[in-house]
Amino acid sequence: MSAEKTPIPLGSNFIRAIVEKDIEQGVYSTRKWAGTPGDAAHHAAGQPDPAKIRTRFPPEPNGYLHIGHAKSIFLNFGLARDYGGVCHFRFDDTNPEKESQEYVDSISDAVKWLGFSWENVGPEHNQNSMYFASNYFDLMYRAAESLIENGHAYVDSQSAEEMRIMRGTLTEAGKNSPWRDRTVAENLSLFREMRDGKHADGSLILRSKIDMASPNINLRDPAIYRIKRAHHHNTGDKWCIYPMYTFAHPIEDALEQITHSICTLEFEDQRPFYDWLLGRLAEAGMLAHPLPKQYEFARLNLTYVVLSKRKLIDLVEDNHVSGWDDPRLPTLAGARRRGYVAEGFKLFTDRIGVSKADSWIEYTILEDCMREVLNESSERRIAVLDPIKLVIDNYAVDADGKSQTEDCFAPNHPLKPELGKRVVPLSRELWIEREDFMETPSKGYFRLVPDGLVRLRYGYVVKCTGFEKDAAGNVTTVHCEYLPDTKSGTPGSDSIKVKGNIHWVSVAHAYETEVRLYDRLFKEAHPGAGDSDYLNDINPNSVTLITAQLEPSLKDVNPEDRFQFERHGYFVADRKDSLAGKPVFNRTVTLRDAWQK
RNA sequence: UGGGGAGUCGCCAAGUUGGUUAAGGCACUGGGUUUUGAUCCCAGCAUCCGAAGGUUCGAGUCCUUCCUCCUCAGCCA
Repeated sequence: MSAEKTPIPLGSNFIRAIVEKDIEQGVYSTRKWAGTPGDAAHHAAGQPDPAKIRTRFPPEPNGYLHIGHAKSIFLNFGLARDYGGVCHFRFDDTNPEKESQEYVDSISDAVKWLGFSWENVGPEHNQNSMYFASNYFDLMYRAAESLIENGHAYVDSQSAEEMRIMRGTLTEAGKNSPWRDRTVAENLSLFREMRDGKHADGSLILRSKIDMASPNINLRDPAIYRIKRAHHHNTGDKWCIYPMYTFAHPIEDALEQITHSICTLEFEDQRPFYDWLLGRLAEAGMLAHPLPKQYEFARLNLTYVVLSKRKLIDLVEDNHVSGWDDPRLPTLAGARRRGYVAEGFKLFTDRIGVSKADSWIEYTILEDCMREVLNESSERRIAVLDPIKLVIDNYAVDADGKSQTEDCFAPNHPLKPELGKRVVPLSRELWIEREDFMETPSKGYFRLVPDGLVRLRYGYVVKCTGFEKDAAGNVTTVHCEYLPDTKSGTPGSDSIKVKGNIHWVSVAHAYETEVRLYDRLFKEAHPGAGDSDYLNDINPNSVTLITAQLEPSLKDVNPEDRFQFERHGYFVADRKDSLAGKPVFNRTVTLRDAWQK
């Protein structure tokens, strides 16, 4: 039909290429799935896996999710969705000291908020895909014994400090531990004693037995099981030994029949161990081929924010922000309160792509994505954020001197006439923006100026007749006269053409409330760049609290309702601080403004 | 200085086994529409792919050397 080249699909990246190739070659087509995680025997008794691929999103429940996690979530859940697979939502909870149910809950909330679920998923919509690494402690323990039995692991009596010294350096080989050649029987009995609580924390440790001279330090007999008497949020006090990430993660993937285990670049050096471990366990018959494979991509770096867990904790604990859900924070809880939307994050992740190159994404990309979906989805409303009074001196008053009121009609969405119009009342005294009037206009300014004409949006064209200032010289009131034939929507509305078009709210009808104007938390694109302290780069004006005058319809909205305040930006009714009939608003993001540039 | 990665337009990022004019998005610039200086629409925007050599009829894609950046020495994940 046409000779055009085939278009490159949106979101094409090296991981999708790998998945497509694997599916095409049937690499994972022989896998079986017993319906629940388990070892080789467990799955061998199951059915051919209806899921073409299995990916996983494995957060440790020791903190709040942030924008970087959103990239991983959309990647892993997106892959599963696009290729007929399942994404396992798995808590990597192998270190009880740092983890808690609070984090399990907040992480679950965030994932759900982004639009993903773990109930009734999979090709047959009957799977619950939320898992906990801690549910595999028995199997992991068995795997450790299997390693010992086959001479691939030993119990070391060295202290952590001694181990560090013996490990060597980046350029020097390490030395074998004096305990490296304990017999299988001795190792087994010692390991069982560890499990049974016969030894103090830190006194003994199980290590894999690989190569202390390996150029890859991760292969110099890495620790795989440590003694740690700590209460676990899921297993309670059942265990006093816990597996290390290095050991636990590959096994978790294998037990869950994961096909593509996708993580960030810093785990690249870990991959040889991942493959080594799974290889040994497969030899021992505990796992079956094909084994899961690990792939790495570059983690997200965003300008003007910090995403490291440590820094986020500092910001919260040192009260630089109000909490984990502070709207200025890049946490998903914060983004949600700020008014950011899940579809915006989806757009964002599609737009930034996935690769192995370290990169810094400009924060405006994220803002643009939010603008793009909010423009489409948000109804328009009118809000005056920095009010001065406009008096229409020739506007009709009743016999008692009170202003008359008339209805103006404002479309709820200019791109969607089917959403209808709403009434906004007009009267003699209005609130307008301070910046919409200039006594001596700068070049190119086309709003209200002395003797000038401007349209009151959805109302009349008015002519400025004068203004008043206070003692400090600030304009407090502008006077004008309206042109009766020019009302919007009437035949004469176009009789006079004006370029300026300003919004307004009737003083007598306005809903006065608090509005928080958020700006970026950091004033530098790369907070803490070089050796500087990132806290020094905090923007002292990241939030401005104002009292704004809003159109009356805004009084009765629900928490998390989102609107575009015309000519200002997108705002959301705060989900925490809004009371019934008394919402307060957060500015999500401003509109683009070609004039201020 | 050992190992493992990465370097394509200001910011991201496609570029199958080398094949002839280096996708796309964001940003930017110019123009149009518009009762939001918003949205939308149109046009422009890398003779060049970290650098230098080489192989080839032909290289971002192959070879050599070099440069820069990231990452690994937790009983964290």
